[in-house]
Amino acid sequence: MVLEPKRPEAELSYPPQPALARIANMGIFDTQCEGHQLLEKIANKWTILLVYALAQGKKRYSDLKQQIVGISPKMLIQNLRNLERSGLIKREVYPTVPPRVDYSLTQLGESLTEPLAVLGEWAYQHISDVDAAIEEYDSKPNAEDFWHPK
Amino acid sequence: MVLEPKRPEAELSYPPQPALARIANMGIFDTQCEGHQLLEKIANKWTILLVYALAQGKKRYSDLKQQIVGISPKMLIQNLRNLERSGLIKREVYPTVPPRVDYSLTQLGESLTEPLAVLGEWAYQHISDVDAAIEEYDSKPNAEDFWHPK
DNA sequence: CTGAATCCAGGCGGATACTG
DNA sequence: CAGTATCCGCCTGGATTCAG
Repeated sequence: MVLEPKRPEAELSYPPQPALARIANMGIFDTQCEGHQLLEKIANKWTILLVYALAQGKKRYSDLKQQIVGISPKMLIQNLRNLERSGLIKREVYPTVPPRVDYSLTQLGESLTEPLAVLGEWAYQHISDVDAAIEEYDSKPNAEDFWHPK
Repeated sequence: MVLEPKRPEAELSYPPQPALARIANMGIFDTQCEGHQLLEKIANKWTILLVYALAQGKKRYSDLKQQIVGISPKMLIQNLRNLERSGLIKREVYPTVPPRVDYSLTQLGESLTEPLAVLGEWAYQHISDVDAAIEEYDSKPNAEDFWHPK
């Protein structure tokens, strides 16, 4: 028996709710929900980096491999394929020798750059905050609040 | 020898560049860069769901476990700890019996809700697009472009 | 109720060598 | 150049059981 992925019912209420309320309504907390699964696809390290890289324009396989430091050919091609399959990037092959393959964002892929840019900016701007928090957390030997797991 | 994580040099140019350009400058493509590592932390399935859930307000451990369908206690506590350590959420223990623990977003955590909401909304709005792309990709037996790996 | 501890399978992901 | 194929360690993450 195959379980069909659940589709959220697009019941938009008026006046429009804030984003977080809408998200809560879309069943995102359920693994079977398509929204959840899509989010899982794009909230992935390599995916994000690839979209960032391709947002700068059409690039060749070797360009991507060079720009994304430390990615293995396996992960690179695997994620490129997934993104192509999902319609986020386009793959163009030129019948030359040696072969040449260009990757670029589709319109759908372009539409994802902005949300991901916002996320990346948040990270960029809060590096020191998180650093400080971690340092403090690690410094205190777990005391002070009544109980904390050993 | 321990490699110190790289800090991006905050060389902001004027006029301000679009977000994607700034991100490219922050060394995000380098695994050793702190920005990269932070992004990796927050671009995680469970992290995102936890922030969504806690954006609705303070919640108990059991509430979270119930809301986030299918999460195991191990993953739940593991991610809660990570987020607490990073300063994104606060953990409050009440010395009652049975014990009661509340989790809530810190101010830092609150600041992350908006970027994540944007991302979730993108997913919500493009489910059908991605679905269609996948269906088309799978339907065509790899023909038509001059060459495609077997 | 809020976790901790343990076991274990599956898959992520790196390294390497090879091909058209 | 643009991948493919294989091997394999390791870590994620689920299931289960136990404890304060």
